[in-house]
Amino acid sequence: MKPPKSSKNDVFLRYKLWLSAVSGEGIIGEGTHLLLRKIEEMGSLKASAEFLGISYRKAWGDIKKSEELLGYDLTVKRRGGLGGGQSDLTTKAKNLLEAYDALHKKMDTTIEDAYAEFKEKTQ
Amino acid sequence: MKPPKSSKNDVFLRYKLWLSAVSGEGIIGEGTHLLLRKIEEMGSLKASAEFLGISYRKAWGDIKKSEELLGYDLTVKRRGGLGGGQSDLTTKAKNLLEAYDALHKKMDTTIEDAYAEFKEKTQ
DNA sequence: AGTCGATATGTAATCATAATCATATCGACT
DNA sequence: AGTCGATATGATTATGATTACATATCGACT
Repeated sequence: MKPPKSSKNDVFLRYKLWLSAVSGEGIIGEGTHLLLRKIEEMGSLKASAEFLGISYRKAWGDIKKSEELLGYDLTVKRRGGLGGGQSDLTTKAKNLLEAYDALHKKMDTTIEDAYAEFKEKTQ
Repeated sequence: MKPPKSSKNDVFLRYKLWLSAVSGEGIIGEGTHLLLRKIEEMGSLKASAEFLGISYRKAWGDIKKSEELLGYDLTVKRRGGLGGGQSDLTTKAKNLLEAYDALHKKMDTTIEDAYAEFKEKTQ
């Protein structure tokens, strides 16, 4: 075996949480969550995608897929006019994000609480 | 928007949990976890990879990477001899899997407990 | 009526990941 | 000594995801 790239103490726990359809398809994960939050803040899909460093094409496709799988809209989109157009969140989207955040917080707490025990068990 | 592929009630929560290095590289996730458990059960990396439907090449590479990042061995490998060779888990690997399972269980409980509330919030 | 910039969406190119292929090594057992 | 089957590992190919490119649409404001 080659020499270790890092000490075992550099190990930590990470997780991803997402909303899924029965089909197994992911509906909303961390990426779309951040994207929606930025849309809420900036009022623009394009600006949000740029901020997050992903292509507009992907950002747009992600949201479209989410909306199709959920069966309701997450964003209100307007094109043309002032500034070329805008995107904003629907109330349902805001509720969803809030619920997602709350759950995330609980999961974070669970992991934090268990981390010391985990490290001890694995030395 | 096209008609929904599924009702909103078909939505549920999923998560992934993994051990990570500070670099962000994943050390052990669900895949390697299952692989190691199968090795423990079957005594063979090849058989485990086949059982899980992944290539031996990938399975071998995954374990090698895990071991390099952790800085210690997860498996004891023997080649040649009876049956061509065998792989077994080290004690450290067993401890790690046990800790991983315990944490998983806690996360499962957290999600289950929060699920009803989540659905209610999102209707 | 024309401009501007974001939304909308198809298609082609690129990149990362995994599978496939190919080959070597090892050692208990015949 | 030769066989067999798993471990070991490089090289190539295939697959899927993401980006890049290209182009159309829309509408408030000049």
